[in-house]
Parts: sequence; structure tokens; C-alpha cells
Amino acid sequence: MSPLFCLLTSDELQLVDANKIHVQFKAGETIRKQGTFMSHVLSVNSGLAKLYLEGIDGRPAILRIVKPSNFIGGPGIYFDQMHHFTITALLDTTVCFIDLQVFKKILSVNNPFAEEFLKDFSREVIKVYNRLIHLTQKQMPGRMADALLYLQDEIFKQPKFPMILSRNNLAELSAMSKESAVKVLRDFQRDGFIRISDHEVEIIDDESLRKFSKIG
DNA sequence: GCATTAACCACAG
DNA sequence: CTGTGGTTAATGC
Repeated sequence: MSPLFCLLTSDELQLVDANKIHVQFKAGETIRKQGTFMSHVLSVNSGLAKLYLEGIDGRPAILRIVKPSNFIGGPGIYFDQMHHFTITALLDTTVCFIDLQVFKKILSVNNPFAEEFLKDFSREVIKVYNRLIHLTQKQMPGRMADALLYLQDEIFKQPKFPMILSRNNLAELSAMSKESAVKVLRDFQRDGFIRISDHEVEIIDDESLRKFSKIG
């Protein structure tokens, strides 16, 4: 469960417990769809999922990878009760759904919890601002370096990790065509920055990738 | 002009 | 899904 829920009283925790359900998703399945009614807030228990915007012609732009204990609310909670992004499972994934009305009810009476929720939400907004800058003002190698470093630093926390994302997924994460993603990754390999074997990526030259990330 | 960047397309494995 | 090569358009010396 997300650390957010540590701030609940035992009564509130019981209320949440009574109004939540766990669901198993297979890799590739859609967990929530952009534009549909938001009935619950989510917490990922196991697995990995991608959270993305459906842009022009439904073309995806990945906002972030969601990992276990991540809480997913979204800007629709207090606006239009809609999902403003789609979430699909990258691996077999279990998700805990908490009734939205119950969640809002607790927010209205538990101040520390509400503050922590806002803090969490604000952090996400700031991250999106940062991504916007990176994606609009960097060239392809810089954006791909960002994507790889993001996976290393924030998702897997180690330089060697399973190749969970297809070339196409990496392209969606770094806002470029899949062809360009293939070419940039090939260049990175040729220059010895990374190694990609079967189902694993290894970041060999962290330093150079960070330089690319910096200069764009 | 000439080079660079990056998308789009067609196509092959 | 992955990879290649050619074409095209925009932008920058």
C-alpha cells in the first residue's frame, strides 16, 4: 500500500478496507482508460504499468511508469471525475481499487492525510512540468538518455534491468518516432554507453548518458 | 549553399 | 516488433 495510507486512523483504515477491491491484470491489459468515469482511486500492489496520455490520433505519450506502492489519483478527482490518462499493465500487475467517494470523504475529515495527498499530487505535477521542458527543449539523444536514466534511477534502482519497454514504448517515453528510437539506441550501443542483450539493458557509461541528458 | 535534425514511408526479417 | 534506407522539410551556419 502507498505510504499515504499510514496517516489513516484505524476507523478510516477499516472503512477503506471495506470499500476496496484487488484486481489482477495480465501484461498488456488496460487498467483504466482515458475519458472514462473515475469510480475509484488506485494503488499498484505488484507488477509494472505505463501511464500515458492518448494524444493526436490516439498516439500515446508516456507520462510515467507506475511501480508497486505508487498511488494513482489524477486531476479528475476534484474536477470532472474522469480519467485523464490511460494505464496499461506492462507485466502481470495487481491493483487495489479504492472507492472514490470513500476516499474523498476521508480527505474531508483527516487533515494530515489531505495535506499529504496534496503534497503527493503536487510532486506529480512538478514532475510533469519537468518532463515538458525536457521533451520540448532537448534533442533526441538527450531525451533517450533521460528515458534510460529514468528507468535506472527511479524504477529499477540499478544499472542492469529487464528490457520491459519495447523500442516503441521507449519512443513514446521520449517523444520520438520508433525509427528514431531504434537509431538513437543503436548509436548508444555503438559508442559503448549501453548494452542491450535479449531481454536486458545495462547502462555501462552512466557519465556519458548524463552528459547527453544535460546538453540535450 | 551545405549540414544537421528528425519525421514519414516502404519494406524485410 | 525490430531494423534499414531513402525521402522530405525545417532550421542553422
